[in-house]
Amino acid sequence: MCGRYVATRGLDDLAAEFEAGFEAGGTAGSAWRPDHNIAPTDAVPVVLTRHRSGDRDGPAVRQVRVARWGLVPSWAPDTRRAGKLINARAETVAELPAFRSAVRRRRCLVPADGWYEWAPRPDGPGRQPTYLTPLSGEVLAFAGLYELWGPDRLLTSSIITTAAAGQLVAVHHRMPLVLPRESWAAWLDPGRADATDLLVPDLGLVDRLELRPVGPAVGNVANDGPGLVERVRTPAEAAPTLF
DNA sequence: CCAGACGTTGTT
DNA sequence: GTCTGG
DNA sequence: CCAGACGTTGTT
DNA sequence: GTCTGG
Repeated sequence: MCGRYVATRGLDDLAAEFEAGFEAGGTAGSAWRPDHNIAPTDAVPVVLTRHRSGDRDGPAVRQVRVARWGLVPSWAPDTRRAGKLINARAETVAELPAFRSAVRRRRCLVPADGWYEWAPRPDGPGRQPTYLTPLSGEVLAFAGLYELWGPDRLLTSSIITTAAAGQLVAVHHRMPLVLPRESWAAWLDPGRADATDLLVPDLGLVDRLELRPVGPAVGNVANDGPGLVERVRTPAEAAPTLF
C-alpha cells in the first residue's frame, strides 16, 4: 500500500518535469521542502489541471500545487478525519461516495521519489522497512485524487492503490498505482469523465524498481533526512549462516 | 418532499 | 455532492 | 504507514 | 484493543 513516501524534488523542478506551472506564494503555492518521511496529513506536492486561483473563468492549466495528504470530501462537516482517506482502492474508487466525484472530475498526479513498505520477514520477527524506488532515479507519478474543502478551499489529496504485481508481491499485497509518463496527460484531462481504464499497473515499471532494506528510523514520523533511505543489511544477511 | 448518512485502507 | 429512508 | 496515548469527576 | 497525531 502506500502510507509513507519520499518526495525531494523542488516545486520548480516538478513544474519542469511535469510541464506545469506553479504559483509561488499565495495559498495555492505554499512553500514546501524536500521530505524523506511523508506521512498522512503532511503537505505534499501534486500536479493537477485547473484554472488558476483567482481566475475562475480562465483556462484550465496544468499546475503544481501543495496539498494536504488525506482527502476530505467536500461534504465533510469538518477536517478532523483528514488523515484517514490517504488511499483509494482502484477497484472501488468509482463507486464509493467519498471518491466517486473526485475520480471523475478531480484527478491529480502525486510526484514521488519512492515509497516505503514494512515487509514481512520470512525468517524472523517483526517487519523490514523497505524503500522502493526506480533504479533509473526517475520521478514517480502516483495516480491521485484531490478535493477542495470549505470557504478557504483547503486542497487535500489521496493516492490510488491496486493489487501488488510482479516483484512487489514479496513486500506487500497492495501498491500505489504508478502511472507511466504516457498516461499522465490522459489522467489529468478534466474533459475525460471516465479514466478508470488508466488504472492498470505498468508491470515494466514495477520491475524496474529497487527494493532496498532500510533502517527502523523511518517508523517515527519525527525522523527525516536522506539517511532514512540508506541501505542496511537485513537481520538475515547479518546473521551467521546456519547449518 | 426533507433529513440524515456518507467518510477508507489495511492488519491480524 | 448524492443517495437512501421515511 | 507507525508511534504513542489511553487517568475521572464535576462544573461551567 | 483502539484511537489520534504526524
